[in-house]
Amino acid sequence: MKINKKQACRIDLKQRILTLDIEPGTVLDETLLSRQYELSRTPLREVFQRLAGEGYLTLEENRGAKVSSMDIASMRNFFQSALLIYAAVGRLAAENATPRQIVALKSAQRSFRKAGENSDVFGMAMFNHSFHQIVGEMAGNAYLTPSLSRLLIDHTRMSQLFYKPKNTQEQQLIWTACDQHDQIIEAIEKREPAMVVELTREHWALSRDRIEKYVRPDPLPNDLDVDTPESKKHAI
Amino acid sequence: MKINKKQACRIDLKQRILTLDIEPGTVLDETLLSRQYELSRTPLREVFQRLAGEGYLTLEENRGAKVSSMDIASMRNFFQSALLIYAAVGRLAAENATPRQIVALKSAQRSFRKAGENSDVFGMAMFNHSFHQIVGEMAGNAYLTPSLSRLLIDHTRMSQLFYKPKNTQEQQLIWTACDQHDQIIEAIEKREPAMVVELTREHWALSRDRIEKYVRPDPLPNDLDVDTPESKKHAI
DNA sequence: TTGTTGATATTTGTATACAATTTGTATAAT
DNA sequence: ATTATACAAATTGTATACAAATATCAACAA
Repeated sequence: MKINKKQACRIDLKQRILTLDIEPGTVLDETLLSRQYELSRTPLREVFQRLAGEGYLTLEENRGAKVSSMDIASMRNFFQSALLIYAAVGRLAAENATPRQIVALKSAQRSFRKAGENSDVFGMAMFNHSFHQIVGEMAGNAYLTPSLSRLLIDHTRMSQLFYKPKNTQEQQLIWTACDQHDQIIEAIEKREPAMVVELTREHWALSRDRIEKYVRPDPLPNDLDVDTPESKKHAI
Repeated sequence: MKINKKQACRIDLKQRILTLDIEPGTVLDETLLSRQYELSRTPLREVFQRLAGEGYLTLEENRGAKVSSMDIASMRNFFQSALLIYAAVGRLAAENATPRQIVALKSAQRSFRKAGENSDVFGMAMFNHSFHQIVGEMAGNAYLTPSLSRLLIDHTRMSQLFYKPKNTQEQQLIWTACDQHDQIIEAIEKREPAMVVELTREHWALSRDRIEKYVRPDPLPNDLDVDTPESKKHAI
């Protein structure tokens, strides 16, 4: 029962970053964390290096580890490249998935749906992450997974924001996403790469629209014409 | 002039891996290397973790660091995904390259051509690596560069094998590759993404053909019909 | 020969002390 | 009041000693 503290630390830090428990841009305190995880600084720093390699952190000489930030530039890059990678990975997953992996994918999907039913935002984000990570494993292409992993880190962090259903319409979109997962599983099982690509495209479009909707919501009612005095209308 | 030993170690190890000075699959000896680089094991291990994150090494619990291997499976994956990434990165490079980066790219290309003129195989491989790495920086997309980097690691290692020109025809192909670099630079400078994609496609085709030619060379002359005695012909 | 066991050597992992660097703060000079 | 400078505190980086795990190999049994 002596489970590796270092590995536990790595997994927990990942989760805390993905769930925004540790926010983007946060500088990590070696001393504090080494006490929290009951590790000395040496192995903790090795964990940092590794997480940096996976894109969770960025390291700067003599300046500690920082959780990778999510600024405008990275959002732009994210939208620019996500579909390319997701589609390619989806295609390969359909070609190469093993029965064992399909079992794992179904399991993740069951957990995802259950989290959706319980309006468990964290659970949804994390199991959605697992789902797409498993699809990545199915593709089994070591040249594509690094990009996929980085996309998923930020995709999952964004999910934290927009998986909170604000109304029944948004709840409906979550069910749609969930159904798309089921369809993707089915297409992978049937070994239909083209179908998986098409479903992945749709799945991405839905996710993308949700994020855009969050970033640029419906404007508040514009009653300027009523409230603004004439003087202001002609000002400047 | 007190240049960081750790950083020097990281750069040198990368180079030794890329030039096949340390062969794929080699297990690295912490004690030996820490003496060679005049570092204690602690920072050396951090270098390992980082290089593992970048795809140069793979780490196994309680079993040291191994240089990433190049087996049949990875070759297949390489050919499957290289063009996708190279083309996407090329397109973005044309859109986003800064003047400073173009200067750096031209410098790498000059060094590459010079190495070619001197039949300097290492130089060619390394400056070709630099060239494409700079194109990656031009793209400036943190979600694509991880995959590009991994592709370049193995592409460069393969180059070590096939950049040795065996005859004038093969030498000619090197000049073609060199000219393609020039054309790519020109297209990037002119901000013509579609042109860069097309040139990248041609550049990749050339490289791919060279590798295939190396893996599956022209068969030796088949003179079995002449040499084989009648007895053997009818054996079994 | 093949395989198992256990002692020993080697290698890998961790804690801690210390060195180097950066950050913060108080005081002096302009 | 603002900038410089010097010193103190905190943080990051490295070396080393020790602990844990794994590999090696000889002795012995099947």
